Amino acid sequence: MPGVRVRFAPSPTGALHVGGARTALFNWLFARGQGGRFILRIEDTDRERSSPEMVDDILGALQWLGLDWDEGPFLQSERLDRYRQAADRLLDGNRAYRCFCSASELAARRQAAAASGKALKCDDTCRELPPDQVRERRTRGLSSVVRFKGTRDGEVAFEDRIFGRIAHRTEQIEDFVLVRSDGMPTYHLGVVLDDLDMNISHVIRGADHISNTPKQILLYQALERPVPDFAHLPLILGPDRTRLSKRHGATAVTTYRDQGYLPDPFCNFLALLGWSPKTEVEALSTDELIHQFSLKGVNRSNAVFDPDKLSWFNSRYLRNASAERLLPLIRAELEREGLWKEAFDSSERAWILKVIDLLKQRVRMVSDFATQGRAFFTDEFEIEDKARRKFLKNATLPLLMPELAARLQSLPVFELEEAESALRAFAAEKEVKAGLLINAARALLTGKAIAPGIFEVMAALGQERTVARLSETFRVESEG
RNA sequence: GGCGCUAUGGUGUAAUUGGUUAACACGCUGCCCUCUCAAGGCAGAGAGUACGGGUUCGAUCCCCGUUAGCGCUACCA
Repeated sequence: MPGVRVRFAPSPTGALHVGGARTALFNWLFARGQGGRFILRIEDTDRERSSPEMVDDILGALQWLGLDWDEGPFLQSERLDRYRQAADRLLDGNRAYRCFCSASELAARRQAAAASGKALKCDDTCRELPPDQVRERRTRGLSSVVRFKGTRDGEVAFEDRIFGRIAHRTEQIEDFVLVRSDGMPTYHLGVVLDDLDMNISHVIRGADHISNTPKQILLYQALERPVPDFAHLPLILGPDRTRLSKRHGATAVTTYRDQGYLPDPFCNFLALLGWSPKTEVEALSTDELIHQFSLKGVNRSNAVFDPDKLSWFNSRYLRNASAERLLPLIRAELEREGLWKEAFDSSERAWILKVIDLLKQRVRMVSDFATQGRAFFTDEFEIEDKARRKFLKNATLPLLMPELAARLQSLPVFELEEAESALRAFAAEKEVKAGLLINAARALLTGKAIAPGIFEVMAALGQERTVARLSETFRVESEG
């Protein structure tokens, strides 16, 4: 068997979405696992809807995911001559013909066909037009498209690596357009020629292309070239079981990146949509995914995208990652929020790594470090209402806290144990529960109702900041 | 409308190429731990495999039909 060569061929008519990312991932996993090549191709033949910005988005998203490509990106818009040349050959070989029907004519015919319950196909108006008439119309400047000249009997079948045998009767297949009136190739012409020229061995793509495959096989045959293997992937749906789209919320990969999701858990989650490993363990590293992936493990039914599970993978990864690994990501986040200080990279590097280890335990996204952890990085933070309502409602607190602050200030050594025993002793002395002081301190020190263990917080903040924050006057949340 | 594909708890998936009390993960509930929240530990609810027929000693698994969903039916990919 010649080398495995697969490709991901998005069209830049929108940002790379979750479904596309999953397709790219499966191609990439397959290539890496088989020692094959992963090729990137941009299908930008729709001049109206394609844009360079979207190409950038797609490349950026793939890079972020870590799906590196071995060849490309190739742009279809740079291969137009190739398509035209192929179309001419098809025309010459009587495997295609020029069609002069207007859009409105076609629409009317289609409607009539629908009404009579027939398959919707372009009728034969132009199919057998004599060459001299074609020439005559063209010199008259009539616009035309090139259509594939299909056969009207028999069937096309292929053995899908995932769906098994799929067959269509050729009479159901319309004479699809190969070249538009503006000279641009359509999707069908483009893919087939490119997959041929790029020596693609396995076409791995979404199941929305299953019904397109017979057309393309017909094209391969007309071109007298071998047909690659096909593997169609089940689709990813929204919670309402319709195809995932913007109205389901975030679908663009870059949105997840910007929200603080990490590529590894994101890929892990994506891989489990339609595929399952042989082992029962679902949390897998990218290397393990490569090692375990096989087309045989892919199932055939569409999957619903579950943000909760994605979130679980992400928080799990964050929790288990080293602070060193996380630092660059958190740095970017803090820079965005204006919370990054140069010292974090030098004199305070050890300190910030410690803080990261503290915070990563209960965070779900990278952005949580800047929000949940704000009070660690700056003295400018608000005490959120929730924390106030939950922990600052006892009327004795405004008296107790400054006194506690003074007590902590007098400590010669200020580490976790010292702070803890001082606070607990103070609580006993005042005959209040330690929890009352601890939680009030949580609100005052972090501004949050949810935070790491309070003595770890104190140790991380240091004596000076701890004392200052506990001494500050605050308003007590009145009950009712 | 035509053609194609699919169908296991709320979600993602498993289930020796027919034989299990239908398993695992997310989510959910309760308890433990405890300074909050997570994490962790423990316990639990939730599907009898869309529905109806077959084939078989025996069907989640094979066949047929129905229903539902999705896809294609564009000079979009």
